[in-house]
Amino acid sequence: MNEEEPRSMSDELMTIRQMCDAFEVTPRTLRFYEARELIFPERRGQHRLYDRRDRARLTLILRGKRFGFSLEEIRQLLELYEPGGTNKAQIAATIAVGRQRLADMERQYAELSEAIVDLRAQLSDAETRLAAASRETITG
Amino acid sequence: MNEEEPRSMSDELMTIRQMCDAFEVTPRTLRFYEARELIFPERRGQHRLYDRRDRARLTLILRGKRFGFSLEEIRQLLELYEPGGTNKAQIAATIAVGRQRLADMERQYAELSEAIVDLRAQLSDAETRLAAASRETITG
DNA sequence: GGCCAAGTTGACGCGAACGTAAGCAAGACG
DNA sequence: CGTCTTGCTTACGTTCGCGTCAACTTGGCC
Repeated sequence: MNEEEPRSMSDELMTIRQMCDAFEVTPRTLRFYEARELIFPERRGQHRLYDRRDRARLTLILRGKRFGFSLEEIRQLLELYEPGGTNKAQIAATIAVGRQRLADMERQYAELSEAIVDLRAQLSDAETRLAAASRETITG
Repeated sequence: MNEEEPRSMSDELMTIRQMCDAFEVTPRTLRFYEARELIFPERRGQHRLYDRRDRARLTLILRGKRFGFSLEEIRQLLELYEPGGTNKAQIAATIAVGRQRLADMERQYAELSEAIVDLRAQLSDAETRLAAASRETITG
């Protein structure tokens, strides 16, 4: 019997395979992130089961990676996205990490803006050269 | 005799050491980039000498790295920044690569913008929690 | 000539982030 | 019952971007 549990559909638990399909990662990757303590799926018996929280974290992990952060940097940042501890010192530390990442990202944002302008200019030049080369081919 | 060549000062040739100091990289890094054909310093006898062109390329290399591009991707992109070949097909290919990188960067730019907004919100929440925790410490 | 500093070429090593492969368990199915 | 699929663990392999080390040459200086 293939139980098509109606439940909340987009909510609740997913198997590792469903996760891999949804996020375009391999099982190896998910287990690796778990070993590095970036996600904490339940264990129904032997198998892993991923809930909404795990999916949210994975989304943030993949995003962080695209910005060039290491898994360790991402792990620290993830604490900011969880209620986590009510400990004062720990909250403060997490905030400090978050501010650092924010500063990194803002710098990257500004630099990216510049680089895009540069690249557009170079592309425009190259397109001009291409047009010139084409004219020479035609008329020459 | 230590020739303090007046020349153009900011112009012309630099040794590998001067390059390392200027760009905060190691000699190993510069030789590695050369082996990967990202820069092409002259060889005065045995030693390498880097000119303005090499410095410009190195600047672009380091920038590209910060955006998460591989050295190979950067190498291809660098062709766009050089007059290079007058060959029509090659110019077109270089433009295609450039457009791809530009698209990557524009996507990254947009996503970074989102991520910054998210992160700011999380930081703000955490700061609120910290303030609450502080009040409890004081009054409780 | 002797020596040091700077530079060069291999060659091997390393950490991050997985890939890959081997071997085992456990439920589903005919 | 056997087999298939899914997933698990363990462990070794791989790529990228360099670091590190050894051994050699070269030029300057006394």
